Amino acid sequence: MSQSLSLTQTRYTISEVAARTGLSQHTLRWYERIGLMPHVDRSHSGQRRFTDQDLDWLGFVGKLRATGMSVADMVRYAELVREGEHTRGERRELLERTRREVRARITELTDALAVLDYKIDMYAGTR
Amino acid sequence: MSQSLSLTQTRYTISEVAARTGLSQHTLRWYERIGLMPHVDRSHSGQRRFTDQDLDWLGFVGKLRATGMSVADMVRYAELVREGEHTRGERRELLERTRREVRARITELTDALAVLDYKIDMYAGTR
DNA sequence: TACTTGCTTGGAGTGCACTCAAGGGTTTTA
DNA sequence: TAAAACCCTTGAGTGCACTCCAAGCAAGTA
Repeated sequence: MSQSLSLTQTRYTISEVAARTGLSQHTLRWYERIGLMPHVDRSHSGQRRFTDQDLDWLGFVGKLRATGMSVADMVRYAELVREGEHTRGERRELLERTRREVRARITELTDALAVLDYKIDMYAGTR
Repeated sequence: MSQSLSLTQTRYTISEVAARTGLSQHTLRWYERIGLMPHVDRSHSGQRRFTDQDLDWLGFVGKLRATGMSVADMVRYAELVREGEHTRGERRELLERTRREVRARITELTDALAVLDYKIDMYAGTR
């Protein structure tokens, strides 16, 4: 129902994906190895061929990385996605927990920023 | 001129400082070893005796840690403090660079938070 | 005195997130 | 066709920030 039957799906090599995502080829292979990618397609000779969906997934993973989420938790999330619809609740919980942590981190950073501002003012003050 | 000549200066053992700061004794010794502490005083038998100034310094170091500053940069800052007044400019630069990084990090986190919100809404939406 | 608790040191070990090396096959370009 | 560029795998290495260990000294308590 949601599977595209497009005949001309664009497929990217690992170097193209590395260039687009900013991740290294090493990291992309490693992501696959640890189960952070939803099975990547291969060419007849065994080379990786990434799809636009893979790129979307990597974009989302990049956001999760940016939140400071651990790789272990991202792998957990990827597993839940693979397991299907019945894991939606647990996925949401994982994301909600991450959201709480991000909010706490922003608060912490904002607080530290105030100290930094204060200290920098002191240096600017005398001389 | 600013040296206190108080006769009853409170001195804390490493376990007291660990309890107060939340840092482990291991970490406190390690901080000293790598040059992140301004020489800590010792008892006649060689045990560390921390002062209130040490506690203040550790509090500030904690704030720097909270900014995500690397230990190497914190050590650099500590060195500059030890070197005296003529390093004020460089210290301010270090703090200003850190401030820029903190601001960028907050922006990044805020951005990732929006994605998280969006995704969580999706999970809440269906079912 | 014997025991327990707390402290000392130098160096080794840990967990995380990559990052690289070696050795070999494949695809593209001149 | 030959060279250059690209890709594969497994397994080892790296950098950071701790964290722990072993062996021993010192102070306080039963």
